[in-house]
Formats: sequence, structure tokens, C-alpha cells
Amino acid sequence: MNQRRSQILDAAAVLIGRQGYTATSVDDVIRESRLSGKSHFYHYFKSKEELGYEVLDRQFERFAERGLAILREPMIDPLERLYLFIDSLVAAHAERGCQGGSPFGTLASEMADQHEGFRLRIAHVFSRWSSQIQSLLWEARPQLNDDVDAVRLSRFVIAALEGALMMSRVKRDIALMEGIAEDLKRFIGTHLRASAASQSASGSPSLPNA
Amino acid sequence: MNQRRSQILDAAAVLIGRQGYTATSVDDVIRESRLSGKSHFYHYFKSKEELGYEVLDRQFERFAERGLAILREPMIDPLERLYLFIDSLVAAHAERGCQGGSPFGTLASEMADQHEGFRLRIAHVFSRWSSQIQSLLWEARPQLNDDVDAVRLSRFVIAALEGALMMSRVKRDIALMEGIAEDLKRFIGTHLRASAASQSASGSPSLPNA
DNA sequence: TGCAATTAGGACCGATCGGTCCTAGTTTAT
DNA sequence: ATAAACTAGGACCGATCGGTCCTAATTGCA
Repeated sequence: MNQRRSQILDAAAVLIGRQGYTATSVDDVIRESRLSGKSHFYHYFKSKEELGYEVLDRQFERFAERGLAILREPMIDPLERLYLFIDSLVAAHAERGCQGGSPFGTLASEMADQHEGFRLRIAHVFSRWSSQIQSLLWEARPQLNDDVDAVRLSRFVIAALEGALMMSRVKRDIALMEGIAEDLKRFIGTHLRASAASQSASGSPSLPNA
Repeated sequence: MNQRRSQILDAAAVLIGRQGYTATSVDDVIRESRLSGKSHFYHYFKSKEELGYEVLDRQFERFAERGLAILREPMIDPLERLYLFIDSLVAAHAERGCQGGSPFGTLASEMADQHEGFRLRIAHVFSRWSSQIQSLLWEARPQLNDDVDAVRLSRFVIAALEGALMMSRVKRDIALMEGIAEDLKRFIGTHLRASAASQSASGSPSLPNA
């Protein structure tokens, strides 16, 4: 029933991630998901736009389940989780051979000034992503300086990661993203309370003092 | 002679910046630059691709002359110049009403995995941009820690700025970019030698411990 | 058994794409 | 004055775009 839909959405996600929304034609999607023809596709989706929306929703759901899940691991120190999350994005990008950056950033650049529907949906995606990091920072507040602005810091993290993805994609060099990821972790580390001094970026953070 | 060419390139730059390369048709460019027809356009450019290349070159030249020029101001403290540069990008984006982000980042997201010619040219743009910041950091080295990696830091700055542009474009909220810019300046400030404490970002960086 | 959903596949639509070709009038340098 | 460059404008090309319509075979479920 929705198996075919999933098939189509998966194929479309790959294509849109690789080529962008505009450059991905409905025929491309049909070919990739082995449908029998246009009518077969339009049996499941009423327009290319609707397909795009659903692909975006699906991409974020998957990202929230798989990628963002690290941020919620209850057994790991919050900041350590954030570092692991950053590393996981680097690893994922390395696995893809530095191709096809963030599905959100790519779509954002393409559609933000072009299509209000997409713009709002992507804004929502970033907002939810940001919220996840804010929760984590809230959890980590005993270790953090009192003046840490969780909203701002979470946005900074996302921006740096998105920029890193874009640049290492252009240069096709994962080392670029690795360097930025390390710097980003170091920056997060500078928000630690002065009392907790034994910080190392990829090493384990120290416990809060009394 | 090349006045018409400039006219075309300017129009194309605006359109490509707003809609992207693929979504900008040759007819759009013709309309916007008030040419008489297709042949008139193809009198000056042999293909849309060549137009795209020249637009990109021109955009970077302008950026190097106007935007990046701040980085070379000999009468201002190097790091102060870097902060001013960051602020100038924020201001420019605010003036544009948070629309049409970085011409390079936008084109990068669109073309990186799609068109090798563009990918290489954009990589070159980022490389030159990065070099400018590296020179500045080299100038500032008496104030900086010995272990500062200029290449890495310069890339970090660009990535954060590009990410900030993209996100504040999606959210249409300049405050987002302002926050990231401030954090970025603070991060740069953390690279200061412990001995040089009296630095003014726009919020002053961290205190050196005794 | 029978009805509904799914699959199959092709013809077709108007619009737009990048690009070519052709004719002819108008500037501009030499 | 004369050739070369520029401006003007339209017809046209094959390809592709998103999308519709239609017929018919096949499947799954009640």
C-alpha cells in the first residue's frame, strides 16, 4: 500500500539530494523507482511539489530518528553527545565521498528565495534541529557558563556544520570538514565554566563541581 | 564594446543570485538586460555555461575589490579588520532583506555535484577567499597563539559565514546572522595570546587566567 | 465471486528550455 | 566611403518539462 510510496520517496530523496529539486524531473523519479509510467506516479502523488514536501518531511524524520538520536542518548554526558553528533555528520559525509551535502542546506539554498512553501518547511526543520540542541545544552547547563545563550549557540553549531558540508563538498575534501568540526567542538568547549578546566575537544568532558 | 557585455553580466548576476543558475533561463537574461533577441545574446556569449562562468568570475572580482578589501586596510589592526569584514557581510545581507545569500554558497550547493566546471571554479573562489584571511591572520600572528592554524581558522570563518547566510535567508531573520557573527568573532578572540587581553570584538572575549 | 485498488503503458498537451539561422537596418571606426 | 561590428527581430529546431487522459491487465481483499 504505502510500500510503493516509500519506494518513490526514497528514490526521489536520493535524486533530489544529488541534483536538487528543480533538476530532478518526475521522469527521473519514475525511472529510478521503476514505475510503469506517468500515471503510475500520479496515482500516488498529486504533483511534483507534493512529492517534494513529503521527501523533505521524510528526510527530517529519518534525520531526527537516526542522526539526532545521538543527542538524546541518556547514558552519555550531554556535551559528549554533541561532540559525537558532530563526528557522526563528518563520518556520514566521508562515507558519501563528500557528495550530496545536507539535504536541508542544499534545498534551502535552492528554494529559499524561490518557493515560499519550501522556505517555511525548511525553516521549520532548522527550528526543530535547533531545539534538539537547545535541550541538550539545557541538560548540560551545570557544566556551562551562566551566560551561555542556548538558542544562539545551537544556531551557530548548525550554521558551522552546514557551511562545512557545503565547503568540503565543493573541495571534495573531508579534511576540510574535519578541521571545522574540531574547531567547532573547541568553540563549544569555550562555553564551559571556568571551574571545569580539564576540557579536551574529542576527549571526555569533566564532571561539574559542587 | 564591452558595455553591453557588462550589462548582460550584471543582469545575469542578479538573476542567478536570486533564482540559481538552472532556474535562470537565457530568455530571462535577455529580457532583464533588454536585448533584442536570442541572436543578440549569442553575439556576446557562446553559451549559457560561458555566461555562468563569467558571472562567477565577475562576482568574485567584485567581492575581492569591495568586500575583501576591508581585510587589507593597512591602517587598521588586523583582527579588527576581520571583525569589520564579518560585520559588513551582515550589513549587506540585512540590506538585501535576507534574500539572495552568498553568490558562491548558493551556486556551490546547486552545482557542486552536478557540474565539474562550476565545482572547480567555486573551489578556487573559496581558496582565494581563504588565502586573504590567512594573510590577515599571518599579519596578526603577534597577537595570536602560536598554535593557531591559519588555514583551518580561515576555513572555519568562511563556513560559519556561509552557513549563517543560508540560515538567516531561510528564516528571513537578520538577527540569526547577527548572533552567529558575534559568536564567530568571539571564537576568533579565543585564539588570542593569553598575554594580550584588551581585545574588543564587539563583546569582549574571555578573560585570561592568571 | 466480485469489486476496488494497483500496475502497465502509451498518446498527448502546452510551455519552456538552450541554441541556430536568416534577413536587414544602424553604428562606428578606418 | 566602406567594411566590420552591433542591433533588431522573428522563425525555427529537437528535447524536455509537469501534467492529463485513456484503455486494459492484474492483483488483493471482502
